[in-house]
Amino acid sequence: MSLRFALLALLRVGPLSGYDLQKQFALSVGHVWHAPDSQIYPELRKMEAEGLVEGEEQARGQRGTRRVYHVTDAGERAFQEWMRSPLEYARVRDPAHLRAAYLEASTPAAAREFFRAHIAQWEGELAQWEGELKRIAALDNPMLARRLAATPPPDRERTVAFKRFTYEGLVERARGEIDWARRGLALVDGLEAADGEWAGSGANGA
Amino acid sequence: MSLRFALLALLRVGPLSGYDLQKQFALSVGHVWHAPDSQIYPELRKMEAEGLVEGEEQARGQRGTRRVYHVTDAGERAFQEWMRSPLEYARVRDPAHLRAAYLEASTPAAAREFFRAHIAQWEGELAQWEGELKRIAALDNPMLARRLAATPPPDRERTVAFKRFTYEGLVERARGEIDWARRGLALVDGLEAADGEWAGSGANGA
DNA sequence: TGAATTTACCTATGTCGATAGGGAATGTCC
DNA sequence: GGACATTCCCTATCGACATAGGTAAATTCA
Repeated sequence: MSLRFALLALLRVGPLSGYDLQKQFALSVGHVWHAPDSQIYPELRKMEAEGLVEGEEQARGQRGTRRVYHVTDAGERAFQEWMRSPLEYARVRDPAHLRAAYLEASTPAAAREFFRAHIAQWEGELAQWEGELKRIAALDNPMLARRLAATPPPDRERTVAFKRFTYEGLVERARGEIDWARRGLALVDGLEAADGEWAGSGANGA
Repeated sequence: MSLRFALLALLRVGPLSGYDLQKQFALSVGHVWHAPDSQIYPELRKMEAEGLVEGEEQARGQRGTRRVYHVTDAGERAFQEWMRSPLEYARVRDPAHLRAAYLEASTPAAAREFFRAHIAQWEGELAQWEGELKRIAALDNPMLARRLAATPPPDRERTVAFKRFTYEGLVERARGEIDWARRGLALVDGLEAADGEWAGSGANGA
């Protein structure tokens, strides 16, 4: 359900072809709401059928076409209503915490590998979000620039502020996960120092 | 796919009926991997068909029955293999950050309500996980006690340590979300102080 | 003893999402 | 001009999940 609002968020700035929309999606809104193109196109068609967006065929080259979508009044109202509605929280399904809770069933080596991989995963995320923050600070992000160009000057600071705030949140999240996994590595060290290498296979321990 | 490993994690401790399993699931593993009973029962049947668990019908009262499941050797091997395999990270779909990125389209009042609701949501989670940590410290959690009873003494500290560590991670996560939302409230205050009340309806600002 | 609750388990329906493709037209480069 | 890349868009298949129920038997409680 939230995919449509993610798409509306991006389309409100101005009309875009399906392809440009999904390209820009991946580089902006897609950082907080992932969707592959195979999901975006059918969703756009659905939204069109429901009157939230309108698509117009445009010529491309001699015989090609593309479809350019814009948000309708109904679409704008739906977006505003969503912004005011209570958020729907997904139920937790956290593979890392699931595994961490049962690491006594593993070995120190496998546990360390798990934490190292977790750190690597979230260091990748951290680097990405820090890069985005730099681009925001430099106003060097094409999607944000496009958005600011379509925004009256009094609103620009606010637009930038909320975008910045969001990425700061992603940075903090990534840092939290890295810290947690580092503490996990320390825990494995401590347990191994106390007990020696353990092998957790078998339901009742080694 | 991870539901089966969550179920195996719990079942490795000892055989359980389907009903007891889903009850205990909700109070333990379900904190990191949610699944309703309507999902658990079919999954157990599937796992049985694949040889990961075995179920035995037992009499219950005069005419009733229940099915008690235990992990097979193949199931144990599958669990161990999963513990060693690279974790599969779900793609991000974060409704709160999605909305936060576009709060300039909202009003200060609605933005504050959003952050307050977010704080309330995560304060609920925080209270729950802190409660679990207290129960772990007091060894007052029936599932953990059952698990420790089935665990050789040298392994008990380790079992408790990883469980504690996992809930500490959940606590930190909750705190991070609350802090973020508090900073969001401060941001709204600051923007309102600078610009006065804004109304973000309309794609190009008020 | 009968009503209410719990134990025990299940199905149906639909949505959302993953993944592995695919085709056609246009544009770029050697 | 042909090979390759990009633009533009799409489908099929399947698994995971949400939700709204449902039935039957046993147990509990007033």
